[in-house]
Amino acid sequence: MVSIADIAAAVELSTGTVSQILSRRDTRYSERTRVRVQEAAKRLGYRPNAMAKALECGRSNAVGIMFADLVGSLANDILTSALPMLEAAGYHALIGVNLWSPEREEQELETFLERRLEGILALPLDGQQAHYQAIQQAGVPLVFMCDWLPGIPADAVALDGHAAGVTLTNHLLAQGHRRIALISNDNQSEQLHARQAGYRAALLAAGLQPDPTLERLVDGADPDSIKTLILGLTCHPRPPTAIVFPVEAVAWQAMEILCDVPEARRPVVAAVGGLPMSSHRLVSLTTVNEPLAKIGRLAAERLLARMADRQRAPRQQLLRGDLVVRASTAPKKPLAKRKGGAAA
Amino acid sequence: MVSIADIAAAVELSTGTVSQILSRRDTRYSERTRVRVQEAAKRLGYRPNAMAKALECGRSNAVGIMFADLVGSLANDILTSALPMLEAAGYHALIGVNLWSPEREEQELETFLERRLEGILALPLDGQQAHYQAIQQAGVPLVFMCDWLPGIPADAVALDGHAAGVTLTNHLLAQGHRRIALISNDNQSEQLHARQAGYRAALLAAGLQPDPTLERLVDGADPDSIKTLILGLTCHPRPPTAIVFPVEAVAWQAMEILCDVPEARRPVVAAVGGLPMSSHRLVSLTTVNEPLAKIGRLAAERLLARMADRQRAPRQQLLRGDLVVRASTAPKKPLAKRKGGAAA
DNA sequence: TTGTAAGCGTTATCAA
DNA sequence: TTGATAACGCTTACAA
Repeated sequence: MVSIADIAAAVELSTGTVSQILSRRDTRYSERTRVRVQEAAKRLGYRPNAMAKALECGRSNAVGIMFADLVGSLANDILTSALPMLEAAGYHALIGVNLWSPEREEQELETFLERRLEGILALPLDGQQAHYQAIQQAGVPLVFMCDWLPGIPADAVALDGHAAGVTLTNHLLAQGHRRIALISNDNQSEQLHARQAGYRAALLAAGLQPDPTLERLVDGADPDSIKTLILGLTCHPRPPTAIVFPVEAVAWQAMEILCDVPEARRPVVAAVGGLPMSSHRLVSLTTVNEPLAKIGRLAAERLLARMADRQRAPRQQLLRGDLVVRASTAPKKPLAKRKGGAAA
Repeated sequence: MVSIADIAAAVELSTGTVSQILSRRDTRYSERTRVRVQEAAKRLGYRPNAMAKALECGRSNAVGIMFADLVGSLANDILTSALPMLEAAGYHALIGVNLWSPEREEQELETFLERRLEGILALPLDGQQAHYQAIQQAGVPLVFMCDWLPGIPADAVALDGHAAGVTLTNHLLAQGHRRIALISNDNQSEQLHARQAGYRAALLAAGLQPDPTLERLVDGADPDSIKTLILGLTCHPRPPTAIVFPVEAVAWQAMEILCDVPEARRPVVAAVGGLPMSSHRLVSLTTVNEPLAKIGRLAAERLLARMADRQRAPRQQLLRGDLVVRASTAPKKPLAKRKGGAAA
């Protein structure tokens, strides 16, 4: 690989001169020399060695962004808004994927540190505080997106999960539903807990006592778990007429299973999420949308702010998600005549 | 950030000694010294500087993987199989995303080069040969995934698009369809051309003359283009009874539009792809599945092989995709009584 | 068993 | 307007 020394040799100048001309737009060299150097660089296919530069300058000009997976459009939506901000500030972004493996998450974060990234945006795996403690101990600015870890004093930008749970549940209540179940997965994240808490709060606010038999978790290890759960609910002595799903993907699975349930006994469904599949006409799932583009943008801003001033007190920023009512909660046949109106 | 010199100072040894102990598992130091160094490293939170190491060793131990976007599960499926292979070989993978922007693609590849990545896996944007020419001029091993660029002599691992087009079309022919349309997007990629060519070949092989009025491209710039196209086809003097979609996402859009077409005049649809959404019961789109996991694995293997031996002649490896018949092509009411049987 | 010193590709400082 | 030289953090001969 051609180095600055090769160019220096080619044009018979010192490496210092070549470096100056190539990196900074310095006018203090003669036009002739500048052109000669530029041309030699182009001719030889010179490309600066990012590692040498970072080593010398003491900064990598890069930040890391960590995702659990790249399924759906979540990572894409976040990156689409975050990357331009980071780049405008002169940072390159390294994308890390942990594939839901805590070991992999730790390893990826470790390489972030070894590469001396100057800041990290992360969608954390629940329960892995130790990994992020290491980040903070290393003094690297950290901003959580979409979720956060209790006990880690980092900035966070996320959906207001509690409000989302409330909104979704209120929507169903407004449609006249009184037996509203909730099915989540066994992920212990703060964000999911908030969504679930919102569901309970809305029930209580409506004067309904949350029924623990209607609040269920799918067992991630058992692929049949969701089927068992759903069918179990439809056979419930007092079956639910609606189900809230804090996790959109679980709702999609449920909708498949509900195809086999007679319409009369089929609960309506609604979820927190907002990925494109839910808006597809054949799916038409009512959702409260996680504002991913906004999360990406704000998280990037926040990270840049923190890199500029490391003393700021970390702050959690919770964003409201919009309710999008779709066919999955459209009243097909009039339910019990209580509060007919369509919800906001 | 704590460096090897800090540790050396802390334990009152030379940096050379510390480096030896910390990097290679060298037994030639006294147990006592080794432990002291290890402990100091841990206590001080030492993390090797990846850039300094790479600089010194002359190799980055990293490869780059370039995607257009992170939508759907394509990138995830590929990474899930490719990452473990690359890591087993001692390489860290940097993920690049160009968000369908040629400028961004170029810039990302440029940073791959500046970071001295030792190999590159890429899902190339069509028409951007120049970017990849630069990679090859720089002598960096390159393997294309899912698609390839004409004129760039690189390895490639992809779906056999021609075979996929044939399979899909034959399936429809076997169901008795004779007027089979094709709707693709205006992407000029080799892979899409192959799929389209397969469609034509199958028609010809069945003794049917491809009808140019049934072969249409959606205009990516016009969001209504697909609707116009689909509705146009249903009003065709001799309307198609089936449509082949080389691009799965276009099929999904079409299915939404077809909801409004009376069932009698509604063509059946099938696509090349295989993302999870197509297998959802509410969508149930017949597909030929792109074997992404296999592509990721083989591409990683191929890249490693090429890094080991740069002289190998580049080779294109085309993989067969499995046909998965779903409701979208299930014969609802018996069509014209020609060749009833379900296809393989 | 440990220390010294050169060098990886850059940039920055200062002298020429 | 240019050229030395040191330094960034690390590895690796080689010397002690």
